[in-house]
Amino acid sequence: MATTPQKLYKELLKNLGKPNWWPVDKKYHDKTGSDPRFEIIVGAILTQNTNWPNVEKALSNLKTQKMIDVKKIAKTDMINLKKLIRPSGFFNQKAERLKNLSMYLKDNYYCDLDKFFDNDIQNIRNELLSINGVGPETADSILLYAGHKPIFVIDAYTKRVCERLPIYKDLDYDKLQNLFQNNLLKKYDAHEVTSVYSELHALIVDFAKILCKKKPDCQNCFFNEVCAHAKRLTQ
DNA sequence: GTCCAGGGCCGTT
DNA sequence: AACGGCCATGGA
Repeated sequence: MATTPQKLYKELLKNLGKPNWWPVDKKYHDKTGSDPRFEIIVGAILTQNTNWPNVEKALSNLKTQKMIDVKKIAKTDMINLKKLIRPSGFFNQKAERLKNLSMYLKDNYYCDLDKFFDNDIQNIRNELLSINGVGPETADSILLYAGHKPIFVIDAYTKRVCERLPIYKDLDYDKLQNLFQNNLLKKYDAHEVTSVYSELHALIVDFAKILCKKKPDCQNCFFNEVCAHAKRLTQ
């Protein structure tokens, strides 16, 4: 294999700098006193197979009615919810998913995110996965970026980068996640793994948007000396 | 006009 | 277990 998760992290950090992730509207939460963790949870649903600018439009609409709120989404009518999140696409099913998630938090945790996250990481993960509309990537994004739990997020970008460099050719979610976690856990202290996981996933997303795109920009890529995909192009 | 984006569900094999 | 169709908007 051309590289490892740990080397990937060091190279991406060196070339791209510290990422600013997960993007959250801090001003809004300071002003309204709402919980930024729930904006991350909502964003995790809205960004499913959707570009971030469209998600921001939907989040912005939700803020005009102060709807970044478990209780309010749990009791709002679907017509209103669908209208607000329309720009994020797939708005019919995403409205259902936001409702499912909010109802779950309301019914089981009285809308209290501290209670929800105060549990063993695998238990929370299983709870999230039991909610219709929450799959592995959404669950892990919520755990890592909202809950600050040490779990590595795999997404389409991660798979693409892993396949090209390559890091690993088996793109099964759980196997890839275990590979990253085992490799990084050996290299970093337990108290810093959460920030390493957060930064690396963010860096991979930025990297995949800028250089390792669907049509990759291998000429300008800092990995082109070691990357199997870049080498294949120059032969 | 075509392609693409920070997935997941469901029905079919 | 694996795969295909489906969901939808807005920017490049």
